[in-house]
Amino acid sequence: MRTAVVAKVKDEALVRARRRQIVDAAVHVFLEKSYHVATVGDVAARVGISQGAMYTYVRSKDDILYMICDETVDAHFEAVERALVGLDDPVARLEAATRAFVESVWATRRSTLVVYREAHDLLPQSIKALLAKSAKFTALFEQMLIDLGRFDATETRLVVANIVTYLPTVIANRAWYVRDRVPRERFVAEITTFLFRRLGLDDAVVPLPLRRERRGTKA
Amino acid sequence: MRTAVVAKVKDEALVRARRRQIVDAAVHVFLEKSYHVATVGDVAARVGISQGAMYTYVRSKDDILYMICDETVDAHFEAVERALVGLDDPVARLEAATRAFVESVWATRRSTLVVYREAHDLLPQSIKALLAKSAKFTALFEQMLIDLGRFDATETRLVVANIVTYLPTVIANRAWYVRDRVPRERFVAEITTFLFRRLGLDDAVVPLPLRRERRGTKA
Amino acid sequence: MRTAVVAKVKDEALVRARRRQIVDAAVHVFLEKSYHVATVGDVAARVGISQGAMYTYVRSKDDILYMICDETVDAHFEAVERALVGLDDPVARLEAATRAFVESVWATRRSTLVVYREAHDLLPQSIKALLAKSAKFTALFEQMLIDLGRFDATETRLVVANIVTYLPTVIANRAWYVRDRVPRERFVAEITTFLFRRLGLDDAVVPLPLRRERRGTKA
Amino acid sequence: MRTAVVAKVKDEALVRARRRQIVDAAVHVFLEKSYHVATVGDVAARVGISQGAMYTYVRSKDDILYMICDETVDAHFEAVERALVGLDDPVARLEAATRAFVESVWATRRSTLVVYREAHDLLPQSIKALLAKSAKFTALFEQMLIDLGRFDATETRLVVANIVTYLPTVIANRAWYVRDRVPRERFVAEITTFLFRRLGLDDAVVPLPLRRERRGTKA
DNA sequence: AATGAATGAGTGTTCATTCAT
DNA sequence: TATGAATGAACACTCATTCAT
Repeated sequence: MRTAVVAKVKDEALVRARRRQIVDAAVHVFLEKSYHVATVGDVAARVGISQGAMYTYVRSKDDILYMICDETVDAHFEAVERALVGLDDPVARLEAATRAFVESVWATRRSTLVVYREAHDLLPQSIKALLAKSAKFTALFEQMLIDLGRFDATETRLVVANIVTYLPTVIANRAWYVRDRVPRERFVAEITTFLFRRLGLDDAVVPLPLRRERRGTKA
Repeated sequence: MRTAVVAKVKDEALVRARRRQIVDAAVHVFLEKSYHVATVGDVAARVGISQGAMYTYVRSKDDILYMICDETVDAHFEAVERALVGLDDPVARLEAATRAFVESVWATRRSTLVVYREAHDLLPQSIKALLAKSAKFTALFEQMLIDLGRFDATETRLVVANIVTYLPTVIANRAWYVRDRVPRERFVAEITTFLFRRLGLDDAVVPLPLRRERRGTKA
Repeated sequence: MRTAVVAKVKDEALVRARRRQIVDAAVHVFLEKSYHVATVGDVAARVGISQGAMYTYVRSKDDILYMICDETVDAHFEAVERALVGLDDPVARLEAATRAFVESVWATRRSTLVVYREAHDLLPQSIKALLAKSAKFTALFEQMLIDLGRFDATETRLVVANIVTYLPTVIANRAWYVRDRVPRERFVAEITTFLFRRLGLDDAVVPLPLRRERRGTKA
Repeated sequence: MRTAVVAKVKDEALVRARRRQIVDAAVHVFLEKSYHVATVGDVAARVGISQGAMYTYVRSKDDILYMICDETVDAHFEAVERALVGLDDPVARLEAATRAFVESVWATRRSTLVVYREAHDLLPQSIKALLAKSAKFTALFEQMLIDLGRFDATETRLVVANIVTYLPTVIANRAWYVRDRVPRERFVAEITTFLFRRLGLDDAVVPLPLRRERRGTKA
């Protein structure tokens, strides 16, 4: 099993700070060049430390990518869990979770893009560790759909796959292509709406998006 | 500007045949490992020729990836053009084009996946050449949307981005994840429907998807 | 278990020739600098090929050292086996084997020295493979001593350890220090004599060494 | 010429104490891994100080190894000189010196082993300094052999080489292989005996070893 | 047209050594 | 004195590419 990323230095605060810098720098660099084209030196240079110093905070290049992935997946998980606190109604729970997820993906759209582009190239053991983590995330949504009582087993699995797998891909890619020319609220609303429409739940919860209104005026 | 991929040898038929083999082998290899992890030797081995012989048909590793991308984009373009022959009604044209595109992406789902995963790693000049080509494709859809007269400029751009960019991503990725467990017809129908629903055109053209029916039985 | 050293190229004769060159060059280089100080490039330079080409014939730097050790141990084993052909008398067998071993160590004194200096630094799996091989060699001598019927079990083990372990060390080191200022015959005779004297067999087989004679004239 | 190992700090007692620790730790570490495989950090860790603090007491990794060698050679020299005090008879002197040397090698068998395994890897100037020191040791024995009047010049050189060079190798290696399963007295007696037998002096001084007796019972 | 041996530039990683605190 | 974070030079190894045959 993959062990956690461990540092050689003691100063906990420094380690946290440096890792913050490393992850940020790496996201930037891995978006510019890709993971394999980028050099450990590229990342170090962007952090402003020597190549050798990198290895005080990570054990390998794989560790750098793993840290990005790990942190991103954690962010999504925590966002969703926070959103569920105090909610009981199945529909309300699914809506809150989905919206929180979409918001989280938007907030981390750059690192999420790296995850979806490069995670394939993690070492096998890192992939395993990551999948184990995202399995819990998947299970969370699965349970919500079961509680909803609208879908059979196969259907549930497909829907969850959609939410967990393509939704972030689409958001991250789209955010990438439209850059910041679309305001966050509209972006999030749009994605959520479509998802719920796909689930056949739009009649219940989701406010109409801008587009529908415009269509309405045309009809 | 990037020049076309040129071979060292004369025998046109042989060149075509070998390139067919190379592209097919490379798609397989680049899906298994990623572009940067796979070696030219891996591809050559799968073709059944020597590493040296590869360079009789391509000038570089970049050429191999470029050939995959080029061929895939061409296939989509030609499929759409073929579908438009003899159609005049804007809605009919858009529907035909979209359906043809979806079918083409499905048919080339493996190479399309490679394109969307790896095209980032092409050399700058190759990326430029590819973008120039897909710009024409994009323009084609843009014109169809303008002819439709339902969207303003910004909206048009977003919609086209949707169609051209994530639609193939979603299809290719999804096809990858569900492998071949979902029949082509259902898959294509589903995607097309969602796309049209997104465009606000579903009332006009697209038949209801299976899922909605199934949900009906549950209600 | 350690696999044999395998080459990437097909031409058997070339592989054999290159390996001959590599082993010879490496013995030279590893005697001049030590294994860890010497560079793969140093060895390659002495062979007259590029650093990259080395890896067509070996998989790792460890392979180079292993080849030296392997070949040297084989040489000793074969020399001893050849010497035993057709001999039945236990004393004659032990004498022939010992003399052959000493001659073999002398003949390979440079590579033997490398073995005794550097084998510690082989990878664990290489060490294991080597020990497995030399265990057979040890067993051969063990059997000869048992057949002799003069020593008990403990004694046998110690004597064999002496022969197999220190004898080559002493010869190789001594050959190194006296370089080539002592003729081979005298050298071999001297070592063999001492060994047999140690075994208490000198009265039976071994001719008096030069030194004893000279001492006689002095007394 | 190599300068002595100098420390950065003043407190003489502390320097001596630390160096004692460093040498002891280094002997342990260099026996476990070899000199080049072991890191300065390994040694520091065993001493219980930081890597940086090491450089308060030594100037380089080479210094550490040099200190081991230097100290070991000194120990042997002093042991032999002490043993010679008050002795005049040539045979008695040689016997006392040899026995003292063997005892000293036994007492320092671990560091002696390091010397014989790793001294090759000292920096050239360190090797030179060490050879200069051992030359005096060699000269001491040479003079004793000359005083003995039994060997000519060549013979003398060979015998001295034997005593000074392989004797410690054999002892240290053998002590290593048999670990501590053979009592010191027997070990020392045995080695000394063989050495004297080699010198043709056994009739004069050395008691028969245990082995010969045991063999006698078998005959 | 094909082979496959050879090249050499480039990468991840380690570690002896330094130096601000 | 001691610490430990930082450095940078060095090395094993890989692989796209070339070229003699």
